[in-house]
Amino acid sequence: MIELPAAYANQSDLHSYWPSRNLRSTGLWRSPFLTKTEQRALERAVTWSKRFDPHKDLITEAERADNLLIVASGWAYRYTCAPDGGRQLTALLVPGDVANLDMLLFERVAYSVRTLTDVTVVALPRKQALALVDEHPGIAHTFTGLAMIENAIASKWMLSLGRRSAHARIAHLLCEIAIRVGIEGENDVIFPFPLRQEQIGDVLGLTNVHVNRTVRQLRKDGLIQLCDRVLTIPDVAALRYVAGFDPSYLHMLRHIDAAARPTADAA
Amino acid sequence: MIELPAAYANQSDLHSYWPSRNLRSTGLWRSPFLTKTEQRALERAVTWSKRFDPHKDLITEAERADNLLIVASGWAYRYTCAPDGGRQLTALLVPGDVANLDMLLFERVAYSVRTLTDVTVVALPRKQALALVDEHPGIAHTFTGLAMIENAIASKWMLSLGRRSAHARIAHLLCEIAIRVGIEGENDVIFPFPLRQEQIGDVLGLTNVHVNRTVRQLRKDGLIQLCDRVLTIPDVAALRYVAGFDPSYLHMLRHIDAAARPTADAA
DNA sequence: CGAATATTTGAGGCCTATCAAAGTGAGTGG
DNA sequence: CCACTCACTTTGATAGGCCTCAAATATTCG
Repeated sequence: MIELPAAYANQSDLHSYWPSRNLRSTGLWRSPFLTKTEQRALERAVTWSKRFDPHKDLITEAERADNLLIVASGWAYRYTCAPDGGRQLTALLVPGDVANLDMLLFERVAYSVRTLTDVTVVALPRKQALALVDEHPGIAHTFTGLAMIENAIASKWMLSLGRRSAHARIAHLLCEIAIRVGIEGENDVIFPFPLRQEQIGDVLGLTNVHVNRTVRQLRKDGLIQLCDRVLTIPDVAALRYVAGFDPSYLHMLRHIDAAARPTADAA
Repeated sequence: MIELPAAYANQSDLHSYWPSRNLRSTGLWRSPFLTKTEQRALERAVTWSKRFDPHKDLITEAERADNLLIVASGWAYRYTCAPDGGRQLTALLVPGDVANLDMLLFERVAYSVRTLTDVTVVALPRKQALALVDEHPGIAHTFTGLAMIENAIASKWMLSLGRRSAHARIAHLLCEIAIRVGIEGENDVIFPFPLRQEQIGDVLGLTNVHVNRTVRQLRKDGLIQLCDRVLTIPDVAALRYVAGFDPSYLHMLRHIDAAARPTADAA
């Protein structure tokens, strides 16, 4: 068993927690649009929260969706299946991500959402979420911004799926996750990584067998270590190089125009 | 040269027009959220419109983006490139689509946008677009809805890229486009299709050579005809079958909850 | 500790890429 | 009206990356 850094030391479940919300670069908690008032309004609108076991569906395709679900802790993923049985993950959800943003406007969603680890979910009924959006511009901007970040991530996934080798796909995914999960630093970066090889394959359009061979190769090349659901990146720059990874697309919310930021704390 | 139906008869440029805006299932013109007042407000906010030649960049990556660009006529696409030169289209833009929605919140975009045909673009400065969003809930919902439809389409593309055969990928793309472009009917559907085989490959993660072989096979099987930039689908159901295509994801805006629709026409 | 679930390894084959070149069509200029 | 060019499509030959099937090993969990 690999030794985790001190930040994780006092946490009972390796896969459900992250060192600090403040480090995360994406997700609800990092929204630059929210005033304090709006944050409180969001928190007050939560009607329930619930804990789910790993590998349970939070949402299943074509089901009615009446609650906005926010992942408060743990990991989950969205996925869709082809008629022939092939499965494709379309998004990875880490704490602060919204599982079904489009339920704000659509009554049914075209995907399923499944937990990867123990997950705590927080729920807002559609009606209240829409009321918040109409009343608080910062909340509206936040949700819109989340949708756009999701789009930016999806674009990168498409580039991986369409034009990158298996090596580069895996490397790129790991680089993305490291940032989304709030990791900083350049050397011997280490963090919990609950995705199984088969699930990595379902993100990247590869078979589990081929993921295994490729991960193994990356490991042999000293680019990563991945065992016991813990990932180590000895040299972030080297991994980014083989991935062709440029992190700027994950930091766009930090570069918004001043015009879009909240200026005053409206009552 | 294939004979086009009467709807196209009086149109000088085959590739720049579509039979009727009203038939389109996605895009700005079909938003169920806009009141008449809001439509007019949108139109008034347009500061300029411009015509572009085919194969010109509207937007180039990492460039500052200060105007929201709406495709009023013609086709365009978003794309990104991998460091090794591989190119991936990440969205297809048909009339009514917004080229750079995320410019509302991000100063720079992580993609380029290029025209496919002659394109007329209509522009709204960010500041005014944001003002409209804050003032008119219907406009805010419209933009958010567009982002979500884009997400739904991207999810399907990911499924194609990751898990479908070349045949199914091409078939699925054609089925999607037929709907987005407002085509209805089940037999001998025919419409202009400006994508070149190399561009089809760049959508679907295939080489132009392989696209050619596969298109040719689909043609031999009687599933499509594609020549002179005109696509004919003799039997929509048959093509959908090989594609594993379910159109519901493109119609979600039609099924929104009543709560999200505009109820009154605010001054 | 046994059953179920993941990872690892091997052999063989197909799908798609790569490289190369010929064919086709539209547009240009003489 | 015909060379000529440029861009796209088509065709062929070859190769490689990834898949499939299958089984052994390792790990997790009750």
